[in-house]
Amino acid sequence: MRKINPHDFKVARRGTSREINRQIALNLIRAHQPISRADLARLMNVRRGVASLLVSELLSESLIFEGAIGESVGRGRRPTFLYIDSRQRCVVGVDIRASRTYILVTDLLGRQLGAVSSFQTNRDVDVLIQELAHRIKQILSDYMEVGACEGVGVSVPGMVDPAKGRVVHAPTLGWRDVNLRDPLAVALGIPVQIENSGKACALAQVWATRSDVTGSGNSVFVSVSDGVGVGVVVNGEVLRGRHNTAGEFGHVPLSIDGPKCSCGATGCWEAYVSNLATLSRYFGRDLSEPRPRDSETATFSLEDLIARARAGDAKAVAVINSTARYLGLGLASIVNALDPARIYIGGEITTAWSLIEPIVRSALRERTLTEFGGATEIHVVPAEDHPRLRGAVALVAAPAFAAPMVA
Amino acid sequence: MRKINPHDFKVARRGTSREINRQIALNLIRAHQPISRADLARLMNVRRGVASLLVSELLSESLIFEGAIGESVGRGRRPTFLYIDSRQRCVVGVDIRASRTYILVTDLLGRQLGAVSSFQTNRDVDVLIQELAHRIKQILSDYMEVGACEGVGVSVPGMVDPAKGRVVHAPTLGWRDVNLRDPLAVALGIPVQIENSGKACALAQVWATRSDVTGSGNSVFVSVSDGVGVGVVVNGEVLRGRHNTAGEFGHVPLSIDGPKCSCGATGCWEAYVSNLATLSRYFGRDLSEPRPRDSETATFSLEDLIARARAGDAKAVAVINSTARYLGLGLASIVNALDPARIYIGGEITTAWSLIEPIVRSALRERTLTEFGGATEIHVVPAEDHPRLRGAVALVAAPAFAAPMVA
DNA sequence: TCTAATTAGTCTTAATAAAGAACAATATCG
DNA sequence: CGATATTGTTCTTTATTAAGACTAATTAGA
Repeated sequence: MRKINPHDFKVARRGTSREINRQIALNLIRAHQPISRADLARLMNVRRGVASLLVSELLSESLIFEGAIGESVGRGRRPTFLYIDSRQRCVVGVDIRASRTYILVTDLLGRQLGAVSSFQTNRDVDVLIQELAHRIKQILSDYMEVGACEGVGVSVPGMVDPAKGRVVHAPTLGWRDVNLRDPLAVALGIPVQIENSGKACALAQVWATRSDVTGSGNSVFVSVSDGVGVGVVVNGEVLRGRHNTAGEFGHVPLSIDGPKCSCGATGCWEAYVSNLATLSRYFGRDLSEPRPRDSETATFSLEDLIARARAGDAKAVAVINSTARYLGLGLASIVNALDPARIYIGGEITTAWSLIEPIVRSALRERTLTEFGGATEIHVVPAEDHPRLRGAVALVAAPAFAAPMVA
Repeated sequence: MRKINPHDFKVARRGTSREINRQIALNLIRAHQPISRADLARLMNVRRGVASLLVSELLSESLIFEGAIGESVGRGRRPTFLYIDSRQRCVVGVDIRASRTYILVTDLLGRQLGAVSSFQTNRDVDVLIQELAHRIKQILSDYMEVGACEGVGVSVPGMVDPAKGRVVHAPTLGWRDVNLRDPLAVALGIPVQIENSGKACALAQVWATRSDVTGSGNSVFVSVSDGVGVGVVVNGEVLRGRHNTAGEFGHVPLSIDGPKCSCGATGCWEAYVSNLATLSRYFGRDLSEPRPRDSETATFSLEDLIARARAGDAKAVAVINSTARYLGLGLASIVNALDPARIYIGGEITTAWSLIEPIVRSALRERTLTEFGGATEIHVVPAEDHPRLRGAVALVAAPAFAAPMVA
């Protein structure tokens, strides 16, 4: 039961019905391709005539194309299959992280077109934009004309205002109120969209083409790395909040008297489960201390710690187990607050999922109110899926498929 | 950018545009009544002819009626004013609480028709249903024929499945998987809707007619009493979650090593700020101890404590101040998680708002990530507004005004 | 008092949508 | 080969918005 906002509504015009059904048809083709007009009509529960009309409109806009004539199963005329048209079109996803920046080229459905490339992130925005523009142009020229690129999506670890195209605050990069979108768009001559990395990850799951991920109208993506980023999806839409800061579960406390967090507060979930927090526990360091420069601990990563745990290092096992417990306790807060249908979780710690899963699950059960809540589906998203990059791609590729705004 | 769910969508039919515009017109009349057809057309940005057609449809369904001829401001024909038709129609709201049960009769816009009545809650469901049915019938007969009642909405302190009409678990009432809706509907011969009290409070704000409350597409209602109930509103819709348990911020921890909570866990926000928690701190009792039966502490309420604080009792002041601080710290979790445009807060503690506001606000600032978040609007909803009762009423009165489901 | 201007509401016509039916082309099966 | 089933197109019917003409009511001002 949604209320119509009497100060901001959209009346239905002559073309509104058509627009709605057009988008439904497009989404069904996306989800079921290859598909015939007749099957489309059956799925939509409309007459074939209507489906034909919608299809011809989509064809004329080159959003879809007619492929080979299919084999007829029973008797009767053989169907002509329809496909989303991604020929000579591509999308670039960029994932800016504190240490490195990653680039991926995909088609309009987010299917990978080449290998992921990366380079060291230069924290000077202007330099980074120039380097990005240069590398993207080069990569695009390998695949097709640069003009065939529909746009570039960028995932940024920090607070982003996508409407204005600005990075409001990105602590790990030292950026504050930086215009990232427009200079990059000018340098490339292609539209650019930017988004917070947690929300980008959530987007990636919403718009994933694999059928087993779709249908999750309410879900949450938890990304554990240097910090903890969370993207919340409600009714198939990423929750943005009044000031673009929704989803900061990383700074919801486990214990307000807990360890100091990079945000200035104490006891944030992030201060217990981030990679830095886990490593600090292993080295018996305080999280607030500057990271020592000595050779061993400076380069020692969470993967190294997990390797030691697998090799039998008792202290490593204990540290990882406690991270797992804190992880579950924090997930419980998410379940209590939002009761999502599914939680996606990504980050280095998930490479140890087989070790930590029972601990995470039992901690989750410990603090959730109901049996159902404790049993909330948890899906691990491996790093190889590149959720941030795929979310960045969705920023550009998805709007063509989005539901029209109505009422 | 919302994704169309390819497994659950609604295609636009012939009547869909009309349905959308009809609901918009109805909502505008609700928001701006009295209003003329011509003004309606101007607000909707359609020709007067279209508005007239929509209006005549609404008239024929008796959803609205033509009232007096208005005064014309300049020259020209005088307008006929349109109003939501609530003549000979009413709605009953019921608020079941652990100690007492409250009843309120309103019109379709939630305008109070009589005084709030109440009686002691009998925890035996069957007995309570019979008593409720009896009292509602009696109250209705005072105003008009019982048949003119559109329905009864019930707010329940606990986990509710509105679709099935069942109370899944209500600890303070000792109910578990109780069918409340159907027996009451049978006993009354009127449709009944039930909802969790936190979500009901949020509903009340969403559907409030006062123009200064509307327009808050994203908001949160925090109700502090025996427990802490939270209702979350996203895009003008109450967030329900996969298992109807979304919004349980009361059991998000401040400190996992904190005081024992009634839910079995430790350190929940509720265990710091509920009325019981505050009183327990005052009496130096443990929250988990059974409440003593001795005359003084058994009947001593939060209002009494606030009165003592206002009278200068230093201990009372200290206890209330610490509750205020914990309140702000917990609100910070809500702001970090959801970044709502506005927070509504209700409960006995708000009678001391002038005392505690600065403390709540500074605690909120302390743990929010941004200046904006720390400045999130907080609106106190006084007990006299009866948010639970008004939310219960909205369960019945609002569906006629809800946005149609589309795409 | 009469006239012109202005507003409200109705009615007619055109454009565009879905709903439905009919039909041609094509394939399978007996 | 003929009956039957399926795909895709086309045409008619019905419903709805859009644009504008028209009528009625009302007021300001000559």
